[in-house]
Amino acid sequence: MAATIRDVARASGVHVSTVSRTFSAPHLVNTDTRNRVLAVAEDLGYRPNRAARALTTGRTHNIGLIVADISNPFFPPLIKAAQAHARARDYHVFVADTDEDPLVEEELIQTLAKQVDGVLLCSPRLSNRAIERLHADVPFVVVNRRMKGLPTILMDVGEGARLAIEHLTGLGHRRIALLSGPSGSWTSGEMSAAATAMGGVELVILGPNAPTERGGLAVAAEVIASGVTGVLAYNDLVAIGLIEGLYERDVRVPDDVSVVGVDDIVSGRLNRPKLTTVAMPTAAAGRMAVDLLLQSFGEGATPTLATLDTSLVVRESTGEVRT
Amino acid sequence: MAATIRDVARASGVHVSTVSRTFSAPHLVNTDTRNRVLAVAEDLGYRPNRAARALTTGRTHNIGLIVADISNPFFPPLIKAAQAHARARDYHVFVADTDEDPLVEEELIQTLAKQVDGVLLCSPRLSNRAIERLHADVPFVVVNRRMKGLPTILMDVGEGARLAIEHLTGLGHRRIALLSGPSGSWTSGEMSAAATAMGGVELVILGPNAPTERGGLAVAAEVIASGVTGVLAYNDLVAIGLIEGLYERDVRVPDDVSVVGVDDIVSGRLNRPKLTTVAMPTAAAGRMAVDLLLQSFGEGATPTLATLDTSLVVRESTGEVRT
DNA sequence: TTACGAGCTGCAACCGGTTGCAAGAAACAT
DNA sequence: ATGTTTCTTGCAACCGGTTGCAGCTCGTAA
Repeated sequence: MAATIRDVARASGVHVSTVSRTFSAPHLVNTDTRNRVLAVAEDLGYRPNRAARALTTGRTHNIGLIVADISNPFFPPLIKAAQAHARARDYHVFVADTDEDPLVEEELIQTLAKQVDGVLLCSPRLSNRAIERLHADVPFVVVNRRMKGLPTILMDVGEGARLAIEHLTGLGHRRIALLSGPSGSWTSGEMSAAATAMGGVELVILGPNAPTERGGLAVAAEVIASGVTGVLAYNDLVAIGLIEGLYERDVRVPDDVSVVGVDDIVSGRLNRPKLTTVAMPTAAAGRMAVDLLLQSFGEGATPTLATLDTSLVVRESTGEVRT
Repeated sequence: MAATIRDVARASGVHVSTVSRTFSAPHLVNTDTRNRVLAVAEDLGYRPNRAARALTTGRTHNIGLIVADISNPFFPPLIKAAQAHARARDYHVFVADTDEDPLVEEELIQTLAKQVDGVLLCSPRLSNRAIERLHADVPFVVVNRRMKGLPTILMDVGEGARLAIEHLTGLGHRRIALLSGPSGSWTSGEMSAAATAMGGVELVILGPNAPTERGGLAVAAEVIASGVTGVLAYNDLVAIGLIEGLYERDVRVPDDVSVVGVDDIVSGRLNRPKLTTVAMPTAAAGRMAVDLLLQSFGEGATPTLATLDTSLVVRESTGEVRT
């Protein structure tokens, strides 16, 4: 059995409370005593039980991070950044995957609620009202979804969509398809809104599509049928799948159709043609999400909205429209 | 504040122990009483506090899953499978990423130790002795590393390497490079061992390489200099990076050099040329890891070794050697 | 000398559950 | 009528820590 605080107390001849304070409020205990306790603790291999501590303090020093799909390369950089940032602040991050299922998402949140101090909700698929309801159980920071009253981190994908479409029109494309994402996705709505608000272009919205290569593959025929010369995909995976689907039908990118993705995932930089895409500041978002959450534990309840800039990275999957 | 067991007890006029049993041993409480308690609990929005329960039972019903790098597409299918499998058994999975750093790995294990019932160690970078030492703190199941005395799941990557090399020699390749992985990796050692044991082929081992696209990209020049016509890469990411690096130097795949990867990740199926690769049963490994861990909680301590078969998937990145 | 404050430590209640034990009630057998 | 069993419930200790309060010791100012 692992050593407990009482074992240490017994072995070092002090009361348990002194041992407790040695770890949680060192300045309250005499230097000699503290050193003796520490030595004994070291000797016994004692490590404080965080779960037990959480019971009385109400602070677990854990934070939950919920994503729709770990397989989506968009998330790992965010996760890694959040994890590293949190560890530096003596917090640990538990990651969970909802499989794009709102029910699983809700269940996960409820289970996590008691075991973490707060939850980072990344690209949630739950409805706003569901999120508000669950918010009674545990503090949230929401990433990629506009929620008033909650600390929120947005990446300006609307601006990204505008940049992408301007890039396409600049190349002479007049008829452009927008491949939308899952129906619960804020990002998708934002892209559509920004795109439809733009003039000087015929917009065809195709979707919703699964946010995966498979989704892109599946919509390829429809894209061809729609007669567009430019495409803005919901994300890079969809773009990659689409390019593959087009290729299978002998439609070349960028010769016949130009494709822009969103996220700037690594494999988009290595696929051929290299993907023109809207880069998202995912690592920054992960760090900021942790900061906002920790900050929200403090006194002044400050629901904040942080908007991070996106940018267009032009590579090889877009070109001038064929005349 | 969230409702506790005592709130429910008070509101339904029974003792806390009855409420407790209503949830943890329903058959011990009278049907009428149980229904009343359940109704009140529902009404108050009561949900048992798993951390508190863990304190007395010693069972958290959580399991930890440690991977070297979530960005590596090899892991997500394993993670998702483990997560789904565990949830069906009323366990939750906490995922953590070590960033390929043994020190972080050790620290994570120690933090996790008290908060989970067991840990799934996937492709660990720690030494065997370190793992054995930590095993005193928490039960393990090890994936992709041979550890005696611990439940272990291996994927037969040695066999996979043999298949790959036979495939290459079958195409006429006589001089083949093996791109090894990180130095702590069991998989890498296994591949080398299997490859060097084979006759009829000149083997050049290059590495260690980072198990990423970047690693493949970086070793491209060396591959060219080595004068091989066939390459077996540590994994698909390395293979993809290598192909890109070769391409940048005007060496074509499979025309000039044939490349085989390992893992069969999704983007290998969509890159061009589509990757010939050794498919790993990752989802099965995830499920089996969970099973073994839960099983190890039971009585009969049965360290088990499960070996899963791998298979070669031939696609477009390999071809006959040019005469 | 006395009073006071600071520094340190112990006491005991508490966090939210679980569980062995015992006791009362009802059902059943003798 | 009495002895047994089976159900059901309450009691209270316990899991591993934390923390407000009180008491002790000592230094120092009055």
